[in-house]
Amino acid sequence: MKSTIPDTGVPIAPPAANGGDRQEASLHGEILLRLRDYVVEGNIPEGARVPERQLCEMFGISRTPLREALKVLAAEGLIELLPNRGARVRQLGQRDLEELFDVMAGLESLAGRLACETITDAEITAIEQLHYEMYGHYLHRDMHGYFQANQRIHESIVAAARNETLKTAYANFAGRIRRVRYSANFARKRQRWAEAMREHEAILDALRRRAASELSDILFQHLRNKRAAAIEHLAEPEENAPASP
Amino acid sequence: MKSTIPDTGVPIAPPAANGGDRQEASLHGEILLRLRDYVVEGNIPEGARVPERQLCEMFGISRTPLREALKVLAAEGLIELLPNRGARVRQLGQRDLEELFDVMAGLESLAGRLACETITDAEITAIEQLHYEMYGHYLHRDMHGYFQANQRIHESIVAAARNETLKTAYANFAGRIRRVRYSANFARKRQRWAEAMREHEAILDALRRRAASELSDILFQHLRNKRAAAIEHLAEPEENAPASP
DNA sequence: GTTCACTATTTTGCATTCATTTTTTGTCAT
DNA sequence: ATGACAAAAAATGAATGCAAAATAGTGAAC
Repeated sequence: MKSTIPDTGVPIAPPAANGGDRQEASLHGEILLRLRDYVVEGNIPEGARVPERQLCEMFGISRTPLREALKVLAAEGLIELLPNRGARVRQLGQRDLEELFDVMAGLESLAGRLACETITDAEITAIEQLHYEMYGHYLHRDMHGYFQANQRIHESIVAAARNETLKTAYANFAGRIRRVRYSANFARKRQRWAEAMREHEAILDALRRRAASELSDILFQHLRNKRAAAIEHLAEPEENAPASP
Repeated sequence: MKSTIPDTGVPIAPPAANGGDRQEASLHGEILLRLRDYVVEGNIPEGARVPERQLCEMFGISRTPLREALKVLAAEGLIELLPNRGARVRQLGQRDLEELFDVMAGLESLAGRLACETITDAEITAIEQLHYEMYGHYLHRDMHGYFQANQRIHESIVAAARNETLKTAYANFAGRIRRVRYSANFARKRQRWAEAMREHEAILDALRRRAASELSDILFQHLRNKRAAAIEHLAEPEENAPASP
């Protein structure tokens, strides 16, 4: 086994030739989007080198636009550049995750604060709707549905902040921990699940009252709890984990 | 007059061949640092095209590493890429500034919250020291000194948060509005100056008590007030501004 | 004198090429 | 077999080359 990328047998196989029907004017832009997804989706193992040549063949492009995309991804913190040694997928240690979760907490906290200033009743109703939907998934133990509804609620709050800069930054950080968030299916812990539901109710309550700083506190604490659950999960990786060394 | 870059007469004149004695392994990395400074310092007028060829000559490199740096700066939001038309320095409208200030407010608010968890008495003392220094500049009407002390205080709070990710993000956003911050020497308004001093005292007070959410609120409001002053200043640009149209 | 059309020049985006550095492979001695 | 060393292969980083697009320049028509 040589390649770090799973070889499908087909030499040239773009993972999403234009799946999301998003169209970028420049080749560089398109490659950036596709490569980011490719990395975020975990197609290259953590800490592994990013094989330029192989990716070029896969995308059917030359190295120039790919390398430009790599530089951007490095600036975003998704990969890291080693001098004369190419790029490797950034390995997130526990400390990195703690930091990232805290920054996310700060951004969501800010989003809530700003949302209180301009959110409409209709928007709140929409979020309530999502909340009930999420509650349904909770009752049915549908973790995937729960997760999605949960994510949409948080995205709605960010959207209600009406700050494109914030939205972009939020998306950026969310991308960095996306992989971990999925793997950290903390939902197995029923207690945390119920707790999260209660917290979400508090969020909605504060939002209805437009209590900016209160909502800010609640959101921060909510994310902090998520962080604790995710980190805790990381510590005891899997049920059937063999003793390491 | 053809060039958008002020021609010093000397054709090849690197602005900082290695001024900050920072050394990057890759040419790309060095160019990124130098070009970022070059743009942030306002050497290219807002909205003007970024002249690749000229910059290449100036830095004495080929277009490849320069273009890589341009892609990164675009991702950072400092410049924007036009399809088949190169890059231009991003023009910040009033709305952009409001958004940026709010995000900065959120990050500082977060920094304060986190700082309360781990800040040492010694660190608080150091910030108090800066505060007194700033107060001295205030009394002497030394705007430049005041500004610097002020900035160092905010940086100290961010540092006390012990979160490298936050620190990096903060520096990134700070860079985007750096130019505007300088030009917006709101300090001419004595009233705002005095107000800022009072706010800083409240910040120190909350910090001493490790009152996390209170400090978070104060910092947010403090930045909001700064934002108001900066925007207000933008509206009435200069004392001797000729009628525009 | 202004406006439009057409050509020439420049600029941009990407591919290709080249010099180094790193990594792998191969050989030989221990 | 194992390790050290040397050569070969591959990769990286940056420069150069080339086709397409955009801009500037020129002149004719109104």
